Amino acid sequence: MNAATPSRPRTRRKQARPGELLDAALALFVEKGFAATRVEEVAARAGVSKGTLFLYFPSKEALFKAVVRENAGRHLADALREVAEFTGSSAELLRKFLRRWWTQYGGTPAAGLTKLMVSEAANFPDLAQYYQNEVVGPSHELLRRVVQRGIDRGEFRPVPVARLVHLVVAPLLQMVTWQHALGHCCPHIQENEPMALIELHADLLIRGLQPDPTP
Amino acid sequence: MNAATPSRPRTRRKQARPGELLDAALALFVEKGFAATRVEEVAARAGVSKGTLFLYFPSKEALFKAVVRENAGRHLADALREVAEFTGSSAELLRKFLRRWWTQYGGTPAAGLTKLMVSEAANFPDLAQYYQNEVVGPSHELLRRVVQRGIDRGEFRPVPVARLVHLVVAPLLQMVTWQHALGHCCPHIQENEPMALIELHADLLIRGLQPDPTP
Amino acid sequence: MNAATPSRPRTRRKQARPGELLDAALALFVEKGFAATRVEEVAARAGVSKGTLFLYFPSKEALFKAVVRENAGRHLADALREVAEFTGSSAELLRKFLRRWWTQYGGTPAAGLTKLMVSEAANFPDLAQYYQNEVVGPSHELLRRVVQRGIDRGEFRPVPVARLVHLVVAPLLQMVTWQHALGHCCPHIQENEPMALIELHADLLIRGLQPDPTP
Amino acid sequence: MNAATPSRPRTRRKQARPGELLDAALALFVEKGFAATRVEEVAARAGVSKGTLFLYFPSKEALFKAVVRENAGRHLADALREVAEFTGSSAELLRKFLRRWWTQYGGTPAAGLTKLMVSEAANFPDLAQYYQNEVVGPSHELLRRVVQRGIDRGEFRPVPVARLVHLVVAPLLQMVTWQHALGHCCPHIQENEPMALIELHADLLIRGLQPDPTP
DNA sequence: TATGAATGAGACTTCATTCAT
DNA sequence: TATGAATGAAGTCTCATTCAT
Repeated sequence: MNAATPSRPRTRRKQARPGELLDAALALFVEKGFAATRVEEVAARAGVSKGTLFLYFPSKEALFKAVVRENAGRHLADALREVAEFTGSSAELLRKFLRRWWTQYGGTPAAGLTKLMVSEAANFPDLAQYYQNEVVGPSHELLRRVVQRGIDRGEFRPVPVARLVHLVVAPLLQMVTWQHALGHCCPHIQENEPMALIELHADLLIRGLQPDPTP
Repeated sequence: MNAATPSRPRTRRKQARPGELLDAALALFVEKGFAATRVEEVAARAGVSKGTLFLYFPSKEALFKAVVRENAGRHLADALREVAEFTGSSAELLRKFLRRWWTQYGGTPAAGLTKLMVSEAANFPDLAQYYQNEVVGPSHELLRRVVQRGIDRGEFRPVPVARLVHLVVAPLLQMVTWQHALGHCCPHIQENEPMALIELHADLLIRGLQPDPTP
Repeated sequence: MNAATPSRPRTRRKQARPGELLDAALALFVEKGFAATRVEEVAARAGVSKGTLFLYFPSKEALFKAVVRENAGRHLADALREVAEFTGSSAELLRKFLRRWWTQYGGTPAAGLTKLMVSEAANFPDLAQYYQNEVVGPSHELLRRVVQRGIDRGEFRPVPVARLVHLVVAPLLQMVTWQHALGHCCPHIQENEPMALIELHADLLIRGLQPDPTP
Repeated sequence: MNAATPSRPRTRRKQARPGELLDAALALFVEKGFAATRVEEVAARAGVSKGTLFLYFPSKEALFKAVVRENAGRHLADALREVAEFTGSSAELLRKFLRRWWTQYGGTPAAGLTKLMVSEAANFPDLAQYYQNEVVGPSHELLRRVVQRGIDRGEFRPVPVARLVHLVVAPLLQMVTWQHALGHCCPHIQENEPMALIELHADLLIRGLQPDPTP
């Protein structure tokens, strides 16, 4: 059989290590915060020893930055394309955006990044800026386009778009933030199944954006 | 003589120590997190020495718990009473609730507690439970009553009340959370003046809760 | 009795600590080298704990630099003055210089610095430069003046002065260097009592510098 | 055919490994000291990997000892023979000894050993003893014979021979020690060309050893 | 033989906590 | 009470050494 040369395990590990370490680090940094997480824990969760971590990342801080840069904005490109290609009503576009936000980001481990930035932004100002530039800025821009499209097409009533965007994202971010923050000790907090909450949010938003009936 | 009236500064000073320490600790824990805050910084900000802090709080962890217990739910009693006494329309009640949330809590230093719980809940499960019992639970209960009142009176369309409450509070919590987290490095994040955002939120909510016109 | 206020011991220690640590560090760095000396050893020799050392010096490297700067060139000022004030023959001046070099420097703990610079100069180039500027340069300059004085006054035959100075200092430096390096294991190396060696060195030098008899 | 003559590079390569490692180790130990030199650096300088070094030397310490034993006293045998065979004047013998010391030892990489022993003797007492027995002892013995020959033949005045020997070697050792220690940062330290210094040293010594003119 | 990924003991450094003053 | 010098447990990081390939 072809049990041969499956790219020798030692080498395969070498390739896989950074990713495994980043995954472990993301989970622990999200759960306990940067300062309260010991590098040895990260290494152990990735199945290696303390020293091995330092073969791949020169310091704990470098590991943290890699975690952020690795996970920030990874899912944004797809969203941009999908929105650009959408042809239906703006209400449906908005609903679609909210749904896919959960399946593509909110429900994935990467969503921990949201809580992580809340917790650590003040201690890593350059990362906060990076996050702002790479994630927050583009996301808001995208949503502004969605809402503006609805207004332009007469599907939504006129509203201050930039401000509205905050109201659109708030429940999404709040959901993942609290899930990662209080999910462990107070599990009931989000037995409120996320998708149901998102559907309700979409309903409310769309109703709230209906143009006033012209008499 | 007037040697009495100015309430002897020295004595008052002593009485005030724990409070000053709690204020300093709140600010620093919110800004940098529990682990990254040094007790010496807290003491310095309160204008005392490191040793003095330990005269009032037996440990850093005890200080942290005191900060949380001191600030959690302090403004809730008033809100409960006001809502109970309110006699106008439910839309107005909801709007009033949102406005007073900002003036009584969101705009005060105590609002840092929201960010603090997000950051540290996982490391202090008993505090998270306390916060859940004393703050989250009662707040949601209060809001459920407000919404249910509207539904009962035919002012709001029927919605899943518990779920809706999450959508009501999300923008509020998100606002203070991000303000404390990213406010320093990305100030524009909340140049979106809070009250304007809250008014928009109230508008959207109330419109979104309008009963369907019965034909 | 006046057993009172003798500048409270705690305070006195505070003042004395840096000096005690520097002495301990000098001895250990000289004996084992910078890298092989553990800060805990230095602290222990100074009678304090590891942590205390870091109250006075921010890092091991800073401690090392302080050791060098504290001990470098401290005894040079006196020598400069004495030489300037000397009025006898140049042979006696040279002899006096060599003798006092031992009593003022070579026989003191500070002489360990000579071996320390030999061992660590390559690892601390800025310190080596400092040592060169503050110690080596001025010492050679001083000796050049001594020898030149002898030549100018016809007491010494003409020689390349700068080069000669190396021959004057070599036995002195070699003596302390080997004493600190091999003294422990091979004590016989310098049972050759230093002063006797210095006297012989002076004799040989002075004889070697006699002007040729003019026929 | 000539497939044989070029002494198969691969095999020779293998044979040469330990020697290349010893050369690399000597250079690095001299430059940075034992503790501050990383075995990986030694391996890299010798053109092999870290693991390979451990095929030839069981530990870093063993490598160090091999470096010392390999370089200590290698050039002594020749000197012994030359001195024994010499038939000219003792002044010329002394001068010849000093000159050949530089060409055979002081000017070669092996001279780094002198600085190495100064730096590390205290950490490796058995090596210090070995060095004492194999290098210092025999060298001094050899020089004592040279000087004693001069005294016996009436060419030198009587002096304490053992003590004088220290004065003979001091400038030589000092020269190589400082060259290896401070040569990098303060290059001017030995722009004083070594041979010129040695000639001056020989002159001074021989003059200093002239017998007093018998009146 | 040769490699270099992995290990873990050990070093430097920080900081919550203690305690003599 | 208040101080701040001192402590030492605990964390980050280094590097000699091992071992699967």
